[in-house]
Amino acid sequence: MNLSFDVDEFIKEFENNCNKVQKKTFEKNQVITSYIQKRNQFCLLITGNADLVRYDLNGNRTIIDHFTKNDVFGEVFYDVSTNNELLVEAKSKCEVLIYSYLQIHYKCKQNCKFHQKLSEYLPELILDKVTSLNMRVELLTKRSTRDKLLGYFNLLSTKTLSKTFKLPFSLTDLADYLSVDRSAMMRELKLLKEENFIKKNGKEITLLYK
Amino acid sequence: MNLSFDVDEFIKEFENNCNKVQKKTFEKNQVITSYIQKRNQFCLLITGNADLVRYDLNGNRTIIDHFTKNDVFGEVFYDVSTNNELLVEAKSKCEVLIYSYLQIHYKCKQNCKFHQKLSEYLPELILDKVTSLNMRVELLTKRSTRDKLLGYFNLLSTKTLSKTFKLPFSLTDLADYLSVDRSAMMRELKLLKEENFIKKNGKEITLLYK
DNA sequence: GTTTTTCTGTTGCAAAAGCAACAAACATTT
DNA sequence: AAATGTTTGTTGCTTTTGCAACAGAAAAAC
Repeated sequence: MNLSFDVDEFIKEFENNCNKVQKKTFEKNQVITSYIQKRNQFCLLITGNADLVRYDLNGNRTIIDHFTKNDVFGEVFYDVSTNNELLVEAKSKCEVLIYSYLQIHYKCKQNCKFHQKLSEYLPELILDKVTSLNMRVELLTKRSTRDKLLGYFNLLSTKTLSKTFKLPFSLTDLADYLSVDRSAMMRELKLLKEENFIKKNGKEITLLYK
Repeated sequence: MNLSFDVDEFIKEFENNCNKVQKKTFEKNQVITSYIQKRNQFCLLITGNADLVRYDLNGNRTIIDHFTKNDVFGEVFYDVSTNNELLVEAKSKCEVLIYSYLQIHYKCKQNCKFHQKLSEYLPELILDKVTSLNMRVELLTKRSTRDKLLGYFNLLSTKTLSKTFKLPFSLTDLADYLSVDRSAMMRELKLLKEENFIKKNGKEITLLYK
């Protein structure tokens, strides 16, 4: 996340009460929204973190996306014509702004500042999403569990500018995120430790190479 | 691709010669661009089709993305801090508009219509990209080669509103796109045929289920 | 229209990943 | 502080995937 504007300032504008936008609060494990065709909902996560998950027919859960502060989500970003149900689940207490994408460029009666800024910042917010999705594809196209893990670790290391960092996921969730079997991933983590590629202490990882 | 505006009309405006934009032509197999950090190039494919590919250290090629008419690409969409080289390769003769994303909102001296429209249509073009990327993630997170194939076929079937459709890729490229081994994919295709899930005639596939 | 290159289809074998199951460590709830 | 639920770590076994290699078909280049 490297936005050019101050999102907190931006959110504050909302206090002027734009009538096209709803602000809602969700508790951990609550479903924030499920994707429904043609509704064109558009959401901005203000605080907390949440996952976009899919449960397929075999009961496999996949974390399609992981959202944190300032992330945008909603069915505008998705072609919901696929079979499987998509849910956004709160992983902690979350505050969310919700509005309809179709209305985004209509000015509200009050011609409120918030709404104005929203239009202005929108491209940047969406571009940011594209970047993170591309990153995700980059990871998912790696051929082996090992490469996925190392790719993900590199990413976190680059992000934090440090060889030591904390996983933002539980290991169970990380497996779902990388779309690999958890036990296979644990096995690989063990090998990476044994071969001195990484050091691991709970969720703290240290890269030992390069 | 379900854009609300007529892209061809839009491109025609370019004839007025916006001085911030370059139009270039590439022959099949030429490299259209390689992603370079901080350049913020932004491209629009007018005709032809091209792939965004990554070659990793083991020589594996992955098709990260596949572009056709009206698709946008370039390093604006990518955090180019990863190790591997990213190239956009023309798969057929291609016409491409190239400009810098940083300049996109600056009006050119002539205040040209093209540039104006570009700003206007940009969010939609990018949103379209998000949708297709999400689709890609959806496919890549499928657990098995079989599920990836069926997922992709479903997609094409939905797109064409028909149970019979033609693959837009060679099978070799399809394997790279789904990020699986080609021979393993061929094996799976054979099984799908034998188990009467699909009929296959060259690149023409017919779904036999549902 | 012949040559060269790329693509398709196949296979045996090796390696990797998935599945199932369980115990121990941690968290959360009551 | 007990009880319940969740996450971590591990392993044996099975299935799937990847690798390497090759021949024939198709497409592209000359």
